[in-house]
Amino acid sequence: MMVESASETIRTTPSNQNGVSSLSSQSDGGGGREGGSNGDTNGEISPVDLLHLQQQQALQAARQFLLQQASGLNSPGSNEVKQSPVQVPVSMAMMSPQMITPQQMQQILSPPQLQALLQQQQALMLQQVQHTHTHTRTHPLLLDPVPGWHQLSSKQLAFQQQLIQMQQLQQQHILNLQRQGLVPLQPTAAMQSLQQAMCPSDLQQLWKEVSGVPSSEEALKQAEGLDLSTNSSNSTSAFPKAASAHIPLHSMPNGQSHTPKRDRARLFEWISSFTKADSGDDHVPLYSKGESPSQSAHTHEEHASSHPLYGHGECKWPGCEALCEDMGQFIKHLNNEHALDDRSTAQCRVQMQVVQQLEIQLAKESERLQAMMTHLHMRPSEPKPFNQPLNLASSGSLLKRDSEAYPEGLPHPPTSAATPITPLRQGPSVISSSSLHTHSHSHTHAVGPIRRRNSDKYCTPIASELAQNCEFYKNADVRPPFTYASLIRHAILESPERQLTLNEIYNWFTRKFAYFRRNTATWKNAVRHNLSLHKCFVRVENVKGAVWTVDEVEYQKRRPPKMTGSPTLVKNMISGLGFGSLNASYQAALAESSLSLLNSPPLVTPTSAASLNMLHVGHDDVSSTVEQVNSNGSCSPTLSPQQYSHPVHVKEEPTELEEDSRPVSLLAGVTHSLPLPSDERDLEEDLPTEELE
DNA sequence: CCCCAATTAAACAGGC
DNA sequence: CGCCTGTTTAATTGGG
Repeated sequence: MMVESASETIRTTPSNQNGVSSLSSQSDGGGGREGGSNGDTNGEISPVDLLHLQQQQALQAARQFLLQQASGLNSPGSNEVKQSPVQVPVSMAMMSPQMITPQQMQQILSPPQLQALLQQQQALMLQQVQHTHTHTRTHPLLLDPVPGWHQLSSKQLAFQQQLIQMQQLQQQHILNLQRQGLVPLQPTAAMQSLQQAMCPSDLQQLWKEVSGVPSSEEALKQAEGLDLSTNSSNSTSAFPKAASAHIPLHSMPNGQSHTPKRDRARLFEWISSFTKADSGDDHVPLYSKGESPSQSAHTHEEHASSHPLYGHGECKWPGCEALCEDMGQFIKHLNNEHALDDRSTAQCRVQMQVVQQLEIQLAKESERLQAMMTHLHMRPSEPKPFNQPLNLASSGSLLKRDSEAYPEGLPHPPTSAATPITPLRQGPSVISSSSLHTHSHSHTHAVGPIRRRNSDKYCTPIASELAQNCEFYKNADVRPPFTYASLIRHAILESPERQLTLNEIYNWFTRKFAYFRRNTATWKNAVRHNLSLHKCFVRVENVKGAVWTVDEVEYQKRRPPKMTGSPTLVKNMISGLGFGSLNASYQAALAESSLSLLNSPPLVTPTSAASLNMLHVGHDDVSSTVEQVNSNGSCSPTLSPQQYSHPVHVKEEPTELEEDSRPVSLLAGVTHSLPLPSDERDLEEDLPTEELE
């Protein structure tokens, strides 16, 4: 372990880079863009450096985040049946927080998450770069695998001070809003990303807890437990906004004692921190009628009477449910039970998080829907993610059988339509946790990719991941969680002719992955090695030299993906399906709900099922799925839609078989396996390759 | 502990 | 000769 990491680090060093002899000449010989090798040269801070810096910080932030999740959420007395609310892989959650390394971080967080974190710090980083320009190059974060947060302290403090001031200015305003039951909801960027790891059910649990807390102290504690912004320590650099928002809770500048009054004030400050972020137009009034239909939809309060908190004869205050005969009684109840006190504030806070979580999830799912529809050749740029589900059924017939004909696809529809509430979001959201596992230790500035071959093992929709995170991999120096073989195959299949020269493959790598813009000698060697080694890659003499093609049969043949329906696998698969950031129960619910929408027969054509198959079918691999997505879009250059003329003979393509034989497998698999992990068997059965072999 | 796959490094051969 | 392309061998790592 230690040795390994050490060597990794070494490999990363510039000197080593220079040590690669044929690097310069060899790299990008085919005219690909200049690699990033110059990035680690020296002198001025380069974009690459900056990127690394950011990534480092993001990882730090993420680590902090996890740390908190592991400890913070387990607030006193909350330990019930509820398990760790932590949304990270259990294994990780179990780990000692201190042991979490950036690498692990990377495994835990999805590219989008990382990216989000990255972005959160972008502004800050830029600031720093401006002021400490010359020092940046030797910023400790670049070298220290586990850098301290204190690095940014000065800047951050300044920043935080400003925020605090702003908060205080707004306090009065917020108070008023509170009294009216209105709290503009405008989650900060940091919160949003963090919230992705919160699951509604956990929040609900907290709800109960908070509701039942009599003492303000307790309430505060609970609330703090929820606070993801920072942990107990003084490390705040990671999440500027959240951290600053958090400050008032823990340590007011002038260190005041904890009096209920103070707490309350702090709570308001905390809340206000959410509102100041942006001058949002998409504010979602917490309990009032929403202006935005789509958003108010999930808040979903019956405004039976004139009060949004009153409906069906009972108080709708979260966790209350007190019966009130009439409006008058309700008002009375409201004033008595839900007065402006610590508890109410804390509850409000929790509710905010709930809403945020839901919004985030909504955005995610909408985005996913968008991508799916795009892929399935429905109106590509349909900007109305929210009210669309039903269209699926009708347009299902449009589906073509191109589960493998791919280069058609959604480039990675990400940001487009569906993300009203997530300013941050950029990259697609999906990223299965499993895929991250494979990122392994290498990561960011650790140049040398490290052995990680999970990609093929976890039968996750990595392909779709790559597709959806196309942009991410393109820009972030993160090692893609795919094997070389997978990548090569994908590259080849993605090409119009389904064949590429070695050099073209190289170019594809560098074009698609920032990671492969560095230490070219290494991975190019690996590429060549893989081409030669694997029988699935067939060299074909061409007029102009030789090209490489893929023997699909051979490819499918190799290493049968035995997914031994382990819980983890199922979990991964689930997460791969896009419910990654939700806990099991919520995932189940979500899946069910979404499935109900999809269940209409028309949609379940063999084709669509097939295309969906990749989601649960073993062979993660980029290829099998990726093609569908990013291929043409912004990511890939040229592609011919569904002309898939296999240069190589393709006998019984496993996938095809499956397509026909198990059209509904996905749906079935999901529905079953979600609630009961025991049903993994279903999934296993669906593995095409297995049956064939 | 063994087996296997992935990765990495490196030697080597041919061709241009 | 140097570089590129391929092929091989071997070592390492890590999961099953």
